Amino acid sequence: MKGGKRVKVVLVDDHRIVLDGLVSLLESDPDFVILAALGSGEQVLEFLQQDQPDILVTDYSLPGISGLELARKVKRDFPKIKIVALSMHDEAHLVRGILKEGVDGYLLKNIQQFELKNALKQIMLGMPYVSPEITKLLMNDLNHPSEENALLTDREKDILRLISKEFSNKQIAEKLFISERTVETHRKNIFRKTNTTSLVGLIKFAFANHLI
Amino acid sequence: MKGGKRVKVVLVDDHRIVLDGLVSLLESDPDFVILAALGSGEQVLEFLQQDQPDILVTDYSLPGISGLELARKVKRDFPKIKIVALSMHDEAHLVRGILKEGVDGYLLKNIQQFELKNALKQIMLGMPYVSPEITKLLMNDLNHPSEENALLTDREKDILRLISKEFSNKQIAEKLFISERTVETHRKNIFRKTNTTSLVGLIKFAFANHLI
DNA sequence: CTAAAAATACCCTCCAGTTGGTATTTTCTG
DNA sequence: CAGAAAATACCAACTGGAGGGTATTTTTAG
Repeated sequence: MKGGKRVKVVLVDDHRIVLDGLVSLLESDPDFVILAALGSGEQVLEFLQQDQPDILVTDYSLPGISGLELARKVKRDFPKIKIVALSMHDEAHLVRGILKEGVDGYLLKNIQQFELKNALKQIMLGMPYVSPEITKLLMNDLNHPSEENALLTDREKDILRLISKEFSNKQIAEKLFISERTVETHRKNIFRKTNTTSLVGLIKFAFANHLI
Repeated sequence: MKGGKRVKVVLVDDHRIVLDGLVSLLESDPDFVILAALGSGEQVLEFLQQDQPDILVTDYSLPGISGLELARKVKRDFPKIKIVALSMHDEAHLVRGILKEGVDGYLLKNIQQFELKNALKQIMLGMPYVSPEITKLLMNDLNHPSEENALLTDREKDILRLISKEFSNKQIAEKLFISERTVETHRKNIFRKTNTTSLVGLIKFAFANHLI
């Protein structure tokens, strides 16, 4: 490691086993020093008041404050801290959302030991790192850009959430005090934007994007 | 540990980090000896040809042969090996399926170090162990038994998987060389058994139960 | 202040899927 | 082998939502 300085790391994951795995992966390497291994975003925010790492490695799906929100808050208050998202998911839409948050790295949980270390070192040099699988996904995106990247509006997300809760158009209309026609229009737009043609596909999209 | 004999363990998980976590959790304890830490069910079956552990700790969702199938095969060929399922999921239907397979333990991945050790030790004494959260779930079950416990038949699962892949009844019928009527019947039965009334609910069920 | 974006609304056609039956054949399992 | 369970099959009536439009009002952002 250049400069001989050890990289200070804070790890976050609500699954104890994953956390231990990360610790054991990194603690053997003299280039890294683990400042803390925590179980929630709240704990991280608290910890950051007293000490700051060079890199924060965070799980994407945390209980309470999500990895996404955590990234946002940390980036705002401590812009120097590099953030690496760890996730089980390799869904394109999801990845886009996270990358938009300005994280410096995106790793899948099936990562190999050497890959994790390389990723962290690369990120310390100021270069972002994403798992190869993810890179591939993003490259596919390039082929058909257009509307897929257009995320849903807030209202559309509301509608999608209600659809996911098994409400009919009529029920949704009543709940939101709007006409059934409007719900139909939103529904159409959602289908178009998510590039899905069936309800099944739509629900899968909602799942992948943590909208439900 | 009674008899002073160390418990031989084989660990399986496709996520490297989780695997490392498990290893680090157990290797510090002199009561356990890790024979192998593997990444797939196939590797386990191969390994068992040469050596057998006392306990096999396996992830539920493995690529290729699933944790469920693995448990079945191992139980059949090496009935003495205790099997512990590790899972992220605390969905009732899923748990039931696994427990029916005759596993000796069911642990959630947010397990604490001491809980894992205690669980394994208890299982070695011949007593099954399930995470408290799961116990609670199963107790809820007792209150309303009935049809919810009736899991889907293999054929019904096939149908559900195809529905989840966005095939229409007609397409499913063609694919399975059966009449559209039959598909409709299966579909009806699936709805009844899963206690869902909408397609959305059904897809959510399929997700929760890892059928898709 | 003024475009653009988002939210609202309406209409009509058509079909896939739902509901609620009944019934036969095949496959397990004791 | 017998009975149960699973898989197969058919039908008629009904309906929610998809598909394809057009159009107005309200926000939002430059």
